[in-house]
Amino acid sequence: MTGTQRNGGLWSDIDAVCELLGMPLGEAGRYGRVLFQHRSYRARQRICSAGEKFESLLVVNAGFLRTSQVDESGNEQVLGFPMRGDLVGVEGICAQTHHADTVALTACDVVILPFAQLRSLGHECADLSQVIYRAISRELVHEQSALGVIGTLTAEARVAHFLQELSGRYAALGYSPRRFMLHMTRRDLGSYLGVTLETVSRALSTMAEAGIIDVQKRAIIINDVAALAAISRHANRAKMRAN
Amino acid sequence: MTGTQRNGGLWSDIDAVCELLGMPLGEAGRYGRVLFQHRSYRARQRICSAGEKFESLLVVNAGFLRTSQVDESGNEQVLGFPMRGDLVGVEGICAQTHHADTVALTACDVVILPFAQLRSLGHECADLSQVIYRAISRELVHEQSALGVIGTLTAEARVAHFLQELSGRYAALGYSPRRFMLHMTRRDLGSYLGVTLETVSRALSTMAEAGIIDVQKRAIIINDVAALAAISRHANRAKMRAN
DNA sequence: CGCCCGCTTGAGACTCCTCAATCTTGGTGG
DNA sequence: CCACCAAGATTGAGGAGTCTCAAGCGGGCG
Repeated sequence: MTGTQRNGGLWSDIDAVCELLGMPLGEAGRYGRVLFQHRSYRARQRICSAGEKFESLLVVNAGFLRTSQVDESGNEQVLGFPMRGDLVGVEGICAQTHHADTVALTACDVVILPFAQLRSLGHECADLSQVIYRAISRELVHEQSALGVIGTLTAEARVAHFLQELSGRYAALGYSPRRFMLHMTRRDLGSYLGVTLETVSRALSTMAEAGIIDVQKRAIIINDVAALAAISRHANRAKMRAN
Repeated sequence: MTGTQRNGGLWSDIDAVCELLGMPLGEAGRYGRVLFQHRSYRARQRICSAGEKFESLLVVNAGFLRTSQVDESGNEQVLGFPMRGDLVGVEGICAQTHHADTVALTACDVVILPFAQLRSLGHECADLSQVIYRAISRELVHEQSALGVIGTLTAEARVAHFLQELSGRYAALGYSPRRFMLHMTRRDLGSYLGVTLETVSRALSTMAEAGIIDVQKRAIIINDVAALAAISRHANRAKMRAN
């Protein structure tokens, strides 16, 4: 667990935060005196709402979150499921106002990075500002990947792709890539993937029927990685461009 | 047209670039000595390819572009249609490698911002670094909006929404929001919206039939803004969350 | 203990995709 | 100069995939 005890709560220095982001600074200790406070949330607790003034970025230290936005006609779109190492709140920088809702799916612990403070630190350390830019860019890349999934794949392929990606994220954190939990409802997953909750349920059932995965509520076991990968490539529309 | 003649090509100072991004610095002239080179492209020319080393961000000064990515199984997904004032290439910061292809849909002119240079300028000027962060964040917000469109709306609503947004972008640049050109093919638009080119064509025909718009190839005239807005709200799935 | 919420499964309907034909337009070469 | 061809766009018919509506089942929380 990242962070050190102080004043009855967890705090992390900038080196620990970069480490958490997967982008270690290398010059450890140089900025060790600046500490960032952690904050903990219980499951189902709201962390941030659209319309609030933007002040801080968050880095997830532990637990699982869900970010979503609601458009002008009331349709909800789930944007992502941040977990340990993910940066949250970048959408707020643009207009100094949050555009998305963030809630805790499980008990979780996040590091609060007041953005003004982060920027001033970045002015002093080129490596740090590089880490910030890269972390923000990574969020954009992830969104673009999600666009590709939702825009080109069949419903079952979207679900398979999601399982693959989640498996990889767990593996990167040192957990089993074969046995893991979905911490979101079928409805949330459906919203994220652009399908209905029934379609998600059916896709999982179909793959379980074929023996590719085991599904016990939100517990997933992947039996056949290759078959899952094959399904996740099933394109719907959007053939290749002719060059 | 932004930029000043020098050495036979256009160059812009940092103030002009921020102005172009719609985020004026205010302290004009302070960094006027640093100039950024423009580059021009002809229609259908490739500006940047996935896999290339990332070195510079681009800001579009004139013309129309298309960015897209190709996933591991060869499916193409159009990510956006940058035009004047838009920032291009942010996805490259993350891994120092471009993830997307960028091509010119029309003749165009872009400002080249070598990212290392931009960062070092940002270290000297807090306002400038803020502009960079905001511009990058704005790209993320735009991607998220696209996710919402593709994830929740019917095919016709997606097309209507696209026309609305394009209309707004033209208006912001001082052009007519009622009469404008689509510079992309139906196939490109379909890929961007997650539908087939035939569906795009049918959606345009249906709205033209209803008198809401006029369509002459890629020339669009919007007759009934309110009706267009009404159609763009037609949700497919994804009802409101119960709180 | 009971109730609500989440999940599964089924049947029917509808949107959108697929395949195909036609038309226009712009570019190329005889 | 015109025939020819390729690429983009439109339109139609049919079918596949996914949504909608509905019922039933379990489990966690009050």
